[in-house]
Amino acid sequence: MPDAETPARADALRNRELLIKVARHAVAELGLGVSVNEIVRRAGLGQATFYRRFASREELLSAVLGDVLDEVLDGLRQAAEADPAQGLRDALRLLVEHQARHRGLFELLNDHPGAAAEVHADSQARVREQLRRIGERAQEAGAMHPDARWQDLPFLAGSLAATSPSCLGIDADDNLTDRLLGTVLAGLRTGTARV
Amino acid sequence: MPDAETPARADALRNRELLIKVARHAVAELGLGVSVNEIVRRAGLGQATFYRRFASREELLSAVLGDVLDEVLDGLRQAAEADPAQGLRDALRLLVEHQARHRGLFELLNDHPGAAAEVHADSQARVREQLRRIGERAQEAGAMHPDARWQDLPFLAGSLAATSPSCLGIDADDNLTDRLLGTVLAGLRTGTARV
DNA sequence: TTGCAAACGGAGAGGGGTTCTCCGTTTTAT
DNA sequence: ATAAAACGGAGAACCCCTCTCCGTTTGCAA
Repeated sequence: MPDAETPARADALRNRELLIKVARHAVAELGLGVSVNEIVRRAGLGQATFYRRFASREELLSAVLGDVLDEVLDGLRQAAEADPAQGLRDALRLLVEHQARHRGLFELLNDHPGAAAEVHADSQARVREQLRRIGERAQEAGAMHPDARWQDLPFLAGSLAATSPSCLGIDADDNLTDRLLGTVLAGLRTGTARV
Repeated sequence: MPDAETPARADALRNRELLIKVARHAVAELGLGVSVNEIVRRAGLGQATFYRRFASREELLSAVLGDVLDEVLDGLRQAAEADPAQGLRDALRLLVEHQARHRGLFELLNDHPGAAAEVHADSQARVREQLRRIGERAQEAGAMHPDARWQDLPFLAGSLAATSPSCLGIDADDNLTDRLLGTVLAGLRTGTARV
């Protein structure tokens, strides 16, 4: 446990940064369930070092997820300023790609078991807020049918992201996500078909 | 291990059926990772009884998944005979609903870690075969744009199913899956938007 | 009714994993 | 040089898993 008064030692600071960097990749790859063991193994450090820098596993996860959420939020804010049709495209694509590349983010945004929903609830609320703006602008511009709901956008993005990691099966198809995204965008513009 | 010659005892048969029935529900709820422990606990039996009826955990899982796949296959065959537009609808809805209600099936069809892809590979191939037929018929009838691919249908279904279990978050929304399905069907008819 | 094979449940072996701590050693910075 | 702080590895204490052993109970046929 670091003494709040004395200035931290150089190696301590270095290792803290290293752990955050490594954890970012590990959470992206393995999800929120990643173990401290795995993180310190990748960092080439001991477990005790981890617990000297962070109070718990959750504290580090929270830090990592905060960073990623901020990144997403920045992108969405830009999409909300852009041309409405393009902004909708960009927003969906951003959400899909980030979630497809970052399993931890996917698990957090889709309430997977093991993800504490209240972690960064504020940032998650801001994500929804931006999506509402993006959806409403797209509807006004005719890029999204009035019947479609902005509330469904995160679900659609999560849906598409869910398939990305599992493309291994039938064919190694790089454009799968692009095609599915195109299909969904077309559906959003046209409006839902009666089922 | 049962003696192949002597007729099985009534209680042994009863317990075998019970284990299969309970496992079906457990796999639907908890996925392929469900433990023998959990199954026998739900069945009110001992673990030894389980291993006297089945050679391994995998043997029971395989039996359960075979049944579910057969069910799906039956439904798809019907959809492949119906009106092409309706058949596409029915097929997607069937796949989504079955996967949404049966986590084990979802994990198998979407190559989740822990799912042996080769389990019932024959049935899985037949599923794809029916989907090809359904997709091609829909395209001929104009219910699916020529640019859309039948190969993407299982991914779309898996995508939508993936969100269903996690509707807890924003609002308890019973029609979410219906709406997303409608959006996807509209997109399939219209053809993919450039991304 | 009785006898015995078969089925039974629970305990536990043996494996894996996890989070987090203790302690003897090394590094840093004065 | 010295002392405080950081270090790594071992391990405590817990959880869960698959699968087996063994003493007891049950079903069935003579």
